Amino acid sequence: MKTIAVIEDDIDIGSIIEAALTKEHYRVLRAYSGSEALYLLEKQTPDLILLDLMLPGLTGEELLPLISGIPVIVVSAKVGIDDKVNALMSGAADYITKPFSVRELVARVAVRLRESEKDNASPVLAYGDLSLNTLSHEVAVSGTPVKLTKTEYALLKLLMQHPGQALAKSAMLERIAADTPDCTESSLKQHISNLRKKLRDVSGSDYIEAVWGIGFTLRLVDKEW
Amino acid sequence: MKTIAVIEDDIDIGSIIEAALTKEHYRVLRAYSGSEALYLLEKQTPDLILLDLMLPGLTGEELLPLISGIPVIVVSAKVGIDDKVNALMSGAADYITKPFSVRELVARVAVRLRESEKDNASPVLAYGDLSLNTLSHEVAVSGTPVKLTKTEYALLKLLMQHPGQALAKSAMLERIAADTPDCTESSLKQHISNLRKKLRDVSGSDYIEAVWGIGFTLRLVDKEW
DNA sequence: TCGTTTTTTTATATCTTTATGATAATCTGC
DNA sequence: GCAGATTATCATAAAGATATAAAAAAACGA
Repeated sequence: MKTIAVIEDDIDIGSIIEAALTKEHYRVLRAYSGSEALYLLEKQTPDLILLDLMLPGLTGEELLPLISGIPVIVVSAKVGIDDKVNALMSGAADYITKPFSVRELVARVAVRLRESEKDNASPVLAYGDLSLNTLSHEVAVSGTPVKLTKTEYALLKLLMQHPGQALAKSAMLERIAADTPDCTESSLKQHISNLRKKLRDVSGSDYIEAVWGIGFTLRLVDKEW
Repeated sequence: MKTIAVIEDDIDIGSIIEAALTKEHYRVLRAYSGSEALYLLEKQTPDLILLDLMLPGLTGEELLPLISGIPVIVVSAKVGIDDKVNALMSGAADYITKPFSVRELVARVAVRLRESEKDNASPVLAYGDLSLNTLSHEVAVSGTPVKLTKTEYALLKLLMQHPGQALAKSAMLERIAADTPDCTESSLKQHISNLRKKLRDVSGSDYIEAVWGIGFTLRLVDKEW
């Protein structure tokens, strides 16, 4: 569950935002002034900050440079292009002008949260019991290492980068072409088969599912001994 | 060319808005009451809706939650902060209070239209209990997954992209030709039949309705056990 | 070069999907 | 209601995809 700090002196607007975010199952922290925000951020580390620029005491502009490591979305009534540029230059992740639509706000919050997750991207992809380390090229199923060939590794990595997404065979061929330039659709099937077998030998479950007429997808399926 | 629905009972105000939007080369649809609006939205899918809150019959407040997938700008004489909060919370994209300047209205319309174009990148189409994920190719009826063939999937996707709109058989054939080049009008009927059966088996309702002499349309119908 | 590993090709069994024709049900205009 | 046309469903055969195994070809390291 993600925590979002709402720094806004207008109680009405702050409440709108809080209600909307709560509805989306975020945890919301409120602060009504710059100094209060500073105090809050010493105690807590939210995943994202919504910051009004016009605050009593310490203003948002002054506060913004003090925040680091947490994405900040600036919410402001100021409309000048300069304000926007300044905010983004000072490290804001995004900028929303009042009046804003709640839906838009929620959408942007979701986007920025997702982005920040990716930034922290560790070199290891995980999906279900699968883990794949892009640095060491190690693959393991619930801890047990699995030896894969280069093509198998490329395929699994591609699938794990788009979990649950249906990947067309042609698209897969293109995207592993760097590793195996002369892999055809029929040999691809063979590799998928081999990959499946290796994973199945260790885990019992089938991870790679065929999407009829399209290609393949990575999906969690109940074990079916 | 974008279509905008103006839902406003005051004929003078509605005409002013229509004139301004027409001048900007939008296509304008008018409705003068909530129920009329509902009827209109069954037949047509505008790109944006301008909604007056004080309508005879079904009020704007009641209508607003029923609209989904189309940005709504609420136009109202009400000025209380609560009205604004309620409107935005119910999914309105923006809020304009009367009296408004025509220039401002046009500007906001343009902004929200631009936004909605970007937002519409959502990978999941929804209609009633139906949901279709264009990335994973998954289709579900109120959460229950349904397995569709490639052609069935293509057809349902097409219908869901134009909900409530009558699609000619010839038009449908053209637009799924990429997937199934040699599908004829008679086999199309077969696919529709199969698709209907699969959806009916899960939900009990019939989503796809025949439009006599034309083709088919997606429509919510009461279950009829 | 030899033996091993990996990749591609070939072959085959199985399953799914699609197209089609026949039949039943439904709709429209009269 | 009736006749003609349209639409819905069923059954089935043909076409198309997939999964696996086994063999041939290519790549690689010692």
